[in-house]
Amino acid sequence: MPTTHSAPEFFVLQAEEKVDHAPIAAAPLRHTVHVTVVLVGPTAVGKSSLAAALGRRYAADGQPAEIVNADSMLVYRGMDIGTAKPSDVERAAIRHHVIDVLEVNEATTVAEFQQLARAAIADCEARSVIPIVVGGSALYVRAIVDDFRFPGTDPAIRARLESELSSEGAARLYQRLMVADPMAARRILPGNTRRVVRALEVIELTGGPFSAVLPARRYLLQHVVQIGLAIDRAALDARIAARVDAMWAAGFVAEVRQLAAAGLRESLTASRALGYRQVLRFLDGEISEAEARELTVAATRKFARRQDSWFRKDTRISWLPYDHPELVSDAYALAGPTGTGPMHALESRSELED
RNA sequence: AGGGCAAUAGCUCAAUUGGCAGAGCAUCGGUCUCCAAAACCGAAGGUUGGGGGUUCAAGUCCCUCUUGCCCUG
Repeated sequence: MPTTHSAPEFFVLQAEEKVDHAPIAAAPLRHTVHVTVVLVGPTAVGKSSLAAALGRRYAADGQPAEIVNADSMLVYRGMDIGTAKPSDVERAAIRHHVIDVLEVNEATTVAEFQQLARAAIADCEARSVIPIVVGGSALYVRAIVDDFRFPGTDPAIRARLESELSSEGAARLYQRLMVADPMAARRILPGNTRRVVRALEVIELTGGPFSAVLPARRYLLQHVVQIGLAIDRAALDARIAARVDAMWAAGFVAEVRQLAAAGLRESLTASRALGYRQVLRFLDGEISEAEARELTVAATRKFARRQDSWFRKDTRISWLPYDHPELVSDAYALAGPTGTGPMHALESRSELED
């Protein structure tokens, strides 16, 4: 009986593009250079607990470290259970930045987030504290460490484009983009109205073309060390299922009900968070609670796959097996002041397929 | 035991009077410069429960077997 996910190529690196890998300083880092440690990987792989352990390890060496959240949903106050937000105890042990900064009825953007995170990193550096950036969204992480410049936004223009989208239809809007910026139009699919609207907004706002291409994978910040937690799919799927079970057991539905009363539905971003969106549908009588739960698991799995398609392409990331007994030491070896390098880093992610 | 209904992709179901077996979800892959836990695109997947028959042609009609559900005893 063939298993559904043997996926042998899944973890194979596609290492074609040139990347610029900041060398790790051989001398002790403290008081010499500013290192930014970045922990990435799919949801539920254990990034937060590694971050906490790494923080303790630094502290044991007399080097203070703090955590900078790079997760889009941890910024919301009250969204705790469904986001697996670090607990009060964990947050008392090590300072967390860019967490609990918004109400659930507010919306965020990558650009705002970028500013908050970079400010937090600068603040850490000013105090000789090592920032440990923890995030599952590659766009958010890249917006922090790479040279991303967002061309701004204008609510009025955006609102008008949105209404034109509904009145004129997606095809008309896309035709306008083809005329205004053929290059961008070629890189954006007509059905993706979100990107079409944004492109038209930027063109109108700046008078220039819309760059529909991601910038190069080149660090803007100095001395970035990116560590990825590698996991095979079967194990990840099991962890996701277990996490959703734990969420429900911890009173997730009650949390969403409470947040719904506080205006969760009003936030374009928060209302679409994994799990929250599905439970809102349940509360609206659209689906059963059991369905909401199943859909949450499915959506989370899908999300993890999308996360992976970003990270697997970034050859600057050093991958460590998520369940290795020496994980913390290995991460510390990669990121810590000794600069000795990892003991058990994977040569490539295909090693997971033993 | 007799009668009725059903069986189609991993799952839930479509398929005019017999005329090239489809969809949603799941799976796999891809895109991504201010909603990104978002939005979008593509691919693979079937001996239509088994066997026989009628027909130029059967998921569809006939016979039979298997399995499941319902009704009657």
